[in-house]
Amino acid sequence: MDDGATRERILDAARQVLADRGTAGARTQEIADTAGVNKALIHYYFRTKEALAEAVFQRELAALLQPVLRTLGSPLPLEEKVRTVVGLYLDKLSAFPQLPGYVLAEIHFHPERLDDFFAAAVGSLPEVAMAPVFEALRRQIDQASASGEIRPISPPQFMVNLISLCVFSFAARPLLTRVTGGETGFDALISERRDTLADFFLMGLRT
Amino acid sequence: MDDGATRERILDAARQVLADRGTAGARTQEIADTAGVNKALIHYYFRTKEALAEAVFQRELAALLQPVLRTLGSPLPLEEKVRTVVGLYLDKLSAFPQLPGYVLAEIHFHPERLDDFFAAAVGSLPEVAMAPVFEALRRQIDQASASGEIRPISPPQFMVNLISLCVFSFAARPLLTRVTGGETGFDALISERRDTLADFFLMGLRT
DNA sequence: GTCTATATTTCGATAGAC
DNA sequence: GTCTATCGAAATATAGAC
Repeated sequence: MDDGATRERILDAARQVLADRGTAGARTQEIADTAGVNKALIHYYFRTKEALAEAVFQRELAALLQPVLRTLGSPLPLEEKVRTVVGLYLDKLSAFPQLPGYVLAEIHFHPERLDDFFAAAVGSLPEVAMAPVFEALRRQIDQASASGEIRPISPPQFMVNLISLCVFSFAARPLLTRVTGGETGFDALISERRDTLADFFLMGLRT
Repeated sequence: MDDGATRERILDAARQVLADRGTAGARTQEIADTAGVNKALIHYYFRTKEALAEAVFQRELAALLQPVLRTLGSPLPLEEKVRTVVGLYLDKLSAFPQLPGYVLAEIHFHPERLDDFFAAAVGSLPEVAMAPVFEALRRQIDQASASGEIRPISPPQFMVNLISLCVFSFAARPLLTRVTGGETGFDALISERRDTLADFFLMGLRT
């Protein structure tokens, strides 16, 4: 058929199937069917299922981390960073709610892929890659806490708290769906979070 | 060998292997080796790998939820509930840090198991099971917000925020381990959270 | 209850035609 | 580049002796 387009179709199909079943649970046959191509073609483009799964994982993890790291490392005021990150996450994840469950599962079951990820997508050790973001936050936090606006908090704790509050509810979606009485209940929960999360977080920093 | 003890040995071994590899990735051979028994015995006690995986999952999810639900539904003051839950989680998860990654993955890839879980372990619909906990929180939150201590917040948001802050960092442990420069860095992160999380959360509720 | 040996199925991967 | 057909390797599950 094409010129890179088939490869993309396979990647998209793989993303869908892998997000629902994980690397170990996914069947190349199902990926092929979803992509509308033959099984053999998958091995033509990606040598093994594992290689395909790794390619998809790198892509999705990058899509999940990059906007947030960019925002937190930017020159925006601290409060705006928080509001931006909350908005970014809730929008992105509402559009693809399986993403956290899938990415966390892959991180958990295939942690070695993280090493390739940082080497390839970032080009350095993870600690080094994070350094500028931590630096930017450190400066703003020091300043805001010196003036008594907030309590001191380490940049990693700041990030972990913020990301936890945004991402966890999606990772636990199947559970929350049931506890809140169905998909509608879950959507309502998320929509409420959209309005309250940033304030909750920012208040949590206060002195 | 025994009278229930072998069954327990298999369950323990399965827990270990399943937590590391998930249902789809786990091999009955590895579970048998870990338990020190033969593969066939696993099928003698649990008919299929799936049935074994489900038994383990029910167990671990219950262990994860019950203490927290009991605490939040108890007559303790709100602030003490929060401090107790933070302590419970960080202790339990420090002792078995793979637990959140495993449980969330199983919830994600096998959501139908949740229906059996609520039917069996709780004996009712999830919404019904949660009702008394939500009720207890609702009363305390109403009271505290009427007296101006805190802002109003719905019990589900309260719970999701609290659990997110406790659990997420463990689910993302392989990533955080790398970002914080190794296991030592991760342990330090968690130990810092032990001292700061409850205050952060309680401050977040403030008006 | 526990084992050894084996049947059976599923699935990733390859060969080879077009 | 894409397909059909097939191989070969796991891996689950069972039969049957002890």
